[in-house]
Amino acid sequence: MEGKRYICTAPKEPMVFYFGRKLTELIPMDIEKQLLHHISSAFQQLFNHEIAPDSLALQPTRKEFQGNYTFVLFPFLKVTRLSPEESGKRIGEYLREHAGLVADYNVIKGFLNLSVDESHWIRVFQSILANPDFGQFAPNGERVMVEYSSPNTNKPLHLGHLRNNFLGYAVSEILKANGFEVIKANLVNDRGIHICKSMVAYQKLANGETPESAGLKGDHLAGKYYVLFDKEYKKQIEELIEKGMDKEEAKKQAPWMLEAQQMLIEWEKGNPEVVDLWKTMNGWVYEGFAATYKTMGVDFDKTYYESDTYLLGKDIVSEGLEKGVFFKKPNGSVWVDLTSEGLDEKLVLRSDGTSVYITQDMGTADLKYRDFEINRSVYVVGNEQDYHFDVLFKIMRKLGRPYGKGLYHLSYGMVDLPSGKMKSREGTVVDGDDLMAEMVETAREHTQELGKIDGFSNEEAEALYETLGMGALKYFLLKVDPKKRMLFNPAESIEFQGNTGPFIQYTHARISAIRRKADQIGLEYGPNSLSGLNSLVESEKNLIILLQDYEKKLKTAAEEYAPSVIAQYLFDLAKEYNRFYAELPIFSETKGQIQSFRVALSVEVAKTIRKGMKLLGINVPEKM
RNA sequence: GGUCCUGUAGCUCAACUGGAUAGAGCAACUGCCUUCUAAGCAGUAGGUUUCAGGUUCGAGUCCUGACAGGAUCACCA
Repeated sequence: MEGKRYICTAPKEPMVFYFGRKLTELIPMDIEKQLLHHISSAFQQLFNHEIAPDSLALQPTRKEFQGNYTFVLFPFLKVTRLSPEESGKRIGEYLREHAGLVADYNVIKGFLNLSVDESHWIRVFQSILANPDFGQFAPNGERVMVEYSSPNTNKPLHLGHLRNNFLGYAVSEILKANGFEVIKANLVNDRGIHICKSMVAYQKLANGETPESAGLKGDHLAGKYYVLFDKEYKKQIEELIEKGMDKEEAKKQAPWMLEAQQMLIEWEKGNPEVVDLWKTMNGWVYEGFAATYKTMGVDFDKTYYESDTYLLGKDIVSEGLEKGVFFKKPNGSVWVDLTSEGLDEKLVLRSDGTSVYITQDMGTADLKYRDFEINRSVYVVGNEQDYHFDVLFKIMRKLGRPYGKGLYHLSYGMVDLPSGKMKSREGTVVDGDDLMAEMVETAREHTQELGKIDGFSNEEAEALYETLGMGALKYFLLKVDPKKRMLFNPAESIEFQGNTGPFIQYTHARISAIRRKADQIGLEYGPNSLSGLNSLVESEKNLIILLQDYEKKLKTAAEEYAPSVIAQYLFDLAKEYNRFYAELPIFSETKGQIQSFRVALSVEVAKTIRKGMKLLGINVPEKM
């Protein structure tokens, strides 16, 4: 079933689905679709011109003009053969007469502005209230794997990883809300030369140090030795250069590098001593990661380890050779030629028959499909690997994989510091654990300064600091379009005011206070308490329109794999709500019906904020 | 050097996929707490959308070419 199907000529047919929902249920909901349907009819009736509602579009009317939706006339003047003004008048008049929901219109230059009757907005709101599934699409039968995080076990997670993890988690949740079945996967890079580097340095320098004895989390302990390796390695290179060795040669001949390489060979052979050390150190690292993931609030349904998967893919190389997708060079190495697709020739197997990075990624792609029969596979990986995934996906498609079309690289930009790129080896990184702890600490100071924790127990207060600090951090990283690189200045702390997580959380807490009061005085605010309501003020109407937009934004966020769409939307919603809050009274309002409506509207805004923030992995407090 | 990405207010980001006078937040300035939480609201100021051409009724958005920043182009991962 195609997602965009909309049959305007037969709204009686009950079995037509739209976003997995019966069309008939939509009638009060999707005003935009209804308007387009009527505009299509207008073209038919007035100008004898067939045009499908699908090929028409409305846009929100700009604030400075009267109206809710605007229809741009310029593209249709050839059809109407009238001036823009006259065309707009004819269509507007037709709509006012035939489409019950159009209360008024005006034409300015080539723009037809339509005002929707207030009673329709009230009905839209009622249908949102009455719909328990609002913001959750029905299952669409598609299964998607989102791979994210994918850490190396030789160092702790840094700020760049935080962006990766928050993005991967949020995209997964957004896809779920869109009706996908989602499998969150983590591919842990637990083997290879860089892991051996930490191990060599540990063997040489640690004297049996453990996380307990060092008072360090396991991942930080491994990271410490990774940095120590690099220090010693650089020293050794310099010594060799002083003795007259060429720089490139020195890099290869430095004693510790030779040891690391030897250790990798021993590891692959299964040397018990090496494997023991590897298991011990990785075990420490996993304990550290588990703690970090817990603080981050992310989780996984499936964890793959490269130590299990690194040999995969060689059979695909033979398959590719048979199919003529790959070719062999005289030295025995195997290549793929992608020059016809604008890329280069790319190695897929070394001349000694060992795998390269892309070999195992081919194997893992198949493995994921065998394990879960996924329709789509999303890789949340930084944009430095754009080329790699371009090649990988082209190869899998050439090989005719059924999931080939569903492969997607969610490529996100680096997080830069004012000093430039972060480098683990040189210690110029913003550590993830440190940053999260600092955020919570800042939230504590800020909250105490504002004196906002009267009546909180110790535990409640601590939970609030965590909610706010993590909310500020996650929102900061998620509000930006994923593909853009972003700057983080450690000297300026992340804000708690304006377009921030805490601003949205605050809006939720404010509404919670209203709901508590309404419950306390026994005010009804369910769908049935709204009958007889017949007029709205501007901020009320704006809020209803925004609430209605939620599902549209949800869909866009999934199509673009962009949590920023949700973040931006939630800010707009919170902003509009705060305007409403400042302008309009609730409990001092004399008409009980208006009281009920305003509470109901507030509560629905809070619910939407909660839902949306949850997609971003952000909690919202009842009080702050 | 080839390829790809990015360039919007002093700073951080939007702009519904080609539509009206390019919008928010931060920072600056001015108001608003005796009424539901001021982590808020209202207002002032801030722009040749890097530059130059082109496409058309109409361009921040599309095409070409500069300029600037970044990534990548390993028998590394």
